[in-house]
Amino acid sequence: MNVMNDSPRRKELTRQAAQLFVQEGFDRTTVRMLAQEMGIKSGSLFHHFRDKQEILAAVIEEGTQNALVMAKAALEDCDQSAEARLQAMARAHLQTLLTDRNAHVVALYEWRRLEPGARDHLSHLRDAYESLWEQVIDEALEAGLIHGDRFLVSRFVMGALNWTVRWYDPSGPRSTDDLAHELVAMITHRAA
Amino acid sequence: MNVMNDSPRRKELTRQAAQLFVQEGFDRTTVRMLAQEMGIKSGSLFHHFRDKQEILAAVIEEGTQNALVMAKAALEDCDQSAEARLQAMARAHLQTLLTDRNAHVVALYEWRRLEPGARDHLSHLRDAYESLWEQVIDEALEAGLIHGDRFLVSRFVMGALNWTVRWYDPSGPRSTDDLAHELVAMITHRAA
DNA sequence: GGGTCAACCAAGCAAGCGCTAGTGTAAATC
DNA sequence: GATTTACACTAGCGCTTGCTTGGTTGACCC
Repeated sequence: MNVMNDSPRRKELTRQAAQLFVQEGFDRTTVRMLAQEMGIKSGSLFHHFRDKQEILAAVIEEGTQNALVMAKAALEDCDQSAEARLQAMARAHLQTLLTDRNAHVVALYEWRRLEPGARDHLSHLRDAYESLWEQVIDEALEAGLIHGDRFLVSRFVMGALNWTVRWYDPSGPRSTDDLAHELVAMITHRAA
Repeated sequence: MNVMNDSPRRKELTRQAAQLFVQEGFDRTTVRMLAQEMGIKSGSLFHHFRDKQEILAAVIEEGTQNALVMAKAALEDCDQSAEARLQAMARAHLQTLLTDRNAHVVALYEWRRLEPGARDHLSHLRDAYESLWEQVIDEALEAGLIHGDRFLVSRFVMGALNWTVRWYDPSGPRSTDDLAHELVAMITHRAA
């Protein structure tokens, strides 16, 4: 029970943990499995993390933080039209879902395994990300690009995007850009 | 290790198991917790189910079967227009997500905990349900009601609908009919 | 060249896990 | 009235779990 910093070593261990959590699920991943994957013994693991819970929290935090950073960058880099911003958000979301796939799958599937304390902290991060989305959806509504209830539309869009982790095959014929384009086309009433 | 029938007793036990699986997750739900919830001792549980796995499979089968039945009924009862059929499917999906909420949440979150044998069997059920969707999406495409890639559109729609289990509040102001209506409006290019 | 410190290890504890074996019992069946 | 069946019980086996303890190692610092 020594440190809880974010050393590069810890970052790397977190990345490896994420992969195991995806493969096996959080509860089925034992500290011994984690240690073996990391090339250390199970006891040594608790030098880097207070307990197993903290590893889960670290994985999810890493993924969510990256998503937030990428989304902000995408919005700054793109054209200011409502459609371009909508597309940029969708593209960024799908890209981060791909590059940090393990962390995001864990966040989606194992969120409820978080203890209340960690959940509170990470909720704020997630809310920050989702409010970015609602903002862009608002702009699209005001621009008349899409219609409907702001709350429902943003939930439907998030659902469609997050569901992709269950079926999207990066080695298949469709790029994440294709998906983003098609999704925006579907809700903005233009031909694909 | 006696029977694996589908007696009413077993149905009731399955329903109770579903609730615990949602609350705690499959792996964290112990056979002792299940037994207590059912009002019996842990040993007695194995008179009704071969093992813990079989309880999970029973929960998921129950939910998926109901979804299939409800979807078929909805399609038979509704108007034959592409839009009406699309709406009927969305409404049926949301209703079954609500009435069999526990079973569906388990199916969504714990699918990967199924052993290969059970997974194979249940995959067929799920495929049958999804092919209903693709059929209705096809009709909507042919009718010019929606545009885009058949595969992508059906995945996006399923994602938007399934995601509702994470945020939909049945005691809130919106009915499942509202949701179905809004979703269809969103993708068919009409005002809500 | 003694002190510091992050990183790791070996060994194991207490608790909890899924599941089994063997038995009791009341109702249904012959 | 004997037998079977369905359902429940008690007791516990063999194993795994998350985590702790006490100690070692090697790189860096002054």
